[in-house]
Amino acid sequence: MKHQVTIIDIARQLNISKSTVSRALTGHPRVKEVTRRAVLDLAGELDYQRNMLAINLSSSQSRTIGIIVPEFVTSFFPIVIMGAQEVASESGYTVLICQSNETYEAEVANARVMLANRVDGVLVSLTRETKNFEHLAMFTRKAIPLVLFNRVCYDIDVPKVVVDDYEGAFKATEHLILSGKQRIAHLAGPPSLYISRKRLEGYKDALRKHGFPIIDELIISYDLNVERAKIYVTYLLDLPQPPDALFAINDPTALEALLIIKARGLSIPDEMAVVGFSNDYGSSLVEPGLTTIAQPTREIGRVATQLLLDQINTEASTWKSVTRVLKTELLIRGSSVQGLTR
Amino acid sequence: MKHQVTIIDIARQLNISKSTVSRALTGHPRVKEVTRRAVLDLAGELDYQRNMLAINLSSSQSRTIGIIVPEFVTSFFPIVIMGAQEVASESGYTVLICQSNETYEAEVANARVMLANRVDGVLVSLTRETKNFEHLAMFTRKAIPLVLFNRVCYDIDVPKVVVDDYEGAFKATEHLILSGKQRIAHLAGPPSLYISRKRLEGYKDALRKHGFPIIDELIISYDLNVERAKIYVTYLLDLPQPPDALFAINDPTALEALLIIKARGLSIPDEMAVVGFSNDYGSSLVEPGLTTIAQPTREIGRVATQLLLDQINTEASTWKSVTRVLKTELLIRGSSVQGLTR
DNA sequence: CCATTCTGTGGGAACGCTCCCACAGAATGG
DNA sequence: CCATTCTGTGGGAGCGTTCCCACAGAATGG
Repeated sequence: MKHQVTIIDIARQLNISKSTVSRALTGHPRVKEVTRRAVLDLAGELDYQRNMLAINLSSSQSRTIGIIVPEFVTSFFPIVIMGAQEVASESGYTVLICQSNETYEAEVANARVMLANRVDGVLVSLTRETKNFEHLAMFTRKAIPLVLFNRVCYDIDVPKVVVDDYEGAFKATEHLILSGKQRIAHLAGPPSLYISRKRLEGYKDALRKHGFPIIDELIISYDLNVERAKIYVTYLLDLPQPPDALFAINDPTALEALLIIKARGLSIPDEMAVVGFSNDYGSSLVEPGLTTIAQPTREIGRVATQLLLDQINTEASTWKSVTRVLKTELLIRGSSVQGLTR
Repeated sequence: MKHQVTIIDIARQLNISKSTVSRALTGHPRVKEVTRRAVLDLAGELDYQRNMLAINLSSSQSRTIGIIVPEFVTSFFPIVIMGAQEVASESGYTVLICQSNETYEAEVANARVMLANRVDGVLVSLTRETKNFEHLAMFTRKAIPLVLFNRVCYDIDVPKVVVDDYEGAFKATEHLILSGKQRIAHLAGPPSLYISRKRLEGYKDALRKHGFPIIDELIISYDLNVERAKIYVTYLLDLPQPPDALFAINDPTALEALLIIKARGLSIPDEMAVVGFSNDYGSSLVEPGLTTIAQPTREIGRVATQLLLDQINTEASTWKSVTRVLKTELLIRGSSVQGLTR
């Protein structure tokens, strides 16, 4: 291991104390200009890089925020992370990203990593399995700010950033109704997820508002494993009285459904319309384009991070658990309305 | 700020020294079993989390590897990162991810972040702008292992992980030739990128092998900004003698081209065939499906990380800069062959 | 002109851990 | 039975910073 240049090396070469070097480097006002220049020059010359490990230990904060997301495959979370990173780095924070792979165990393990690395705050989107929140409560107990986004829960009292899932689902369903659809199925997420329940509610209320019955066999809750989606879509299509429209919990599911329906030779949207949720990359690529509820993905990351930084910079006792609800937008494409393409 | 539990707290409560607590916690053999149990029990009870900040400083290593990627929008890099994370966490390493947003300045800034955080090694995929490698040479100079992947350069002597870009491009082009295409255009990347040059070479050599002329006006090099792709594709289609096939540097570009061609009402693949590179998410969604050169994306991340860990665990003097070349596979879909769908 | 404030600097504790050195007492062996 | 090794533990330096306290000498002011 090669010796890394430290402030002591600089101090020695300049025949001054490490305190002075530290002050010069951190921009402390009480350093003579000529001294500061000498330090800065030598630091540049020696390729000095401040050791964050030491700084962090000394200051008992890491200037790092942690992000735990369930997956990385769909474009949603990477884009959220981009937004988060933008805001974080503007404030001089780095970002530690962990994936929980949709398993509770990994989420708990990731939480430990965050704790061990003494992150200054954490952003979490839950796995589909998470039903116990002890590992998250621990953050609060240790006075580490936590913000939930997208996959939130109301079992712990922290700020949350979500979109209006209820309203989005309502709009999606109503759009199908207004397009003349009569039997609208819903491929829902697991009930453990708050967003699943909200979207399901929006779906049901839209039906009710327009006097449609809620038909249980047309509502399927599944675990978001896209492989499974195939089975359920096939099941729906094989029903004695199949649906004429499908509202899916998210775009990957809707996309999968769309492909199956096409493969069956059914015409979209006439025989079967499809609406998704998220406006993932890919939704504009399929033919026909997928009608979907667009969410401000990057913005979710930005807002959540801002909320987190706000907490980091204030006394724990003043934290209040606001829920920021962002707007969604119905994006109509060919999968629900004849004659539209992209 | 709430006081975090330290080994000293545990030591005090148990009336033993912090050395013993440290040993018990790290699994040192020379601790009486009953003492170890007492420590472990109390640690659990107090919610003790070891402070990596302190451990890292003390051991002068962070057990963290850094990854710098140019972007996060296409599915390629997130998947590479997934692979990297798998291997890293198996070995107890965490991963610090930075995005350079395709700008040289951000890449340099990210390199500094890595240095400041004393990462044990770095994985880098260059931006399209990077022409100076001083910031990377610094890693080598400080004996921090570096592995390049995907977007590599040969100006610095470090291990690299790539796919056989030349061969992939050759296969793609030859496939178009064998499909009966006569005027095959190539939408290439910036010449600053090694992969651009290799893929261009493969394209040219395939033409030469089959006795086709290399027509300069059919070869366009662009900056990978997908917005621009539109302009170039339009230009190609408006040529007095337009091409009857297009081989694009990557899938996002090919996808964009495909949509434009469709919008023009040209039949794919008959009037215009398209082949991409990467097999991104989305390539199987478009209609017709995009013929492409699939790369083992996740594997790239895994292999690169393994190479990095190998270096981390050996003396700097023994490092050798192997280049691991992974295999690509031609995935034929409807954009190049009539009658295929997915 | 001497008390007071300011400026620039040095010294050293602290952050929480690891790891080397010491050492007491038990176990071992010729 | 005493020298030697082993076992379990404590003490303390060191990792590279920051930051508080101290202090010398210069500047200020009544």
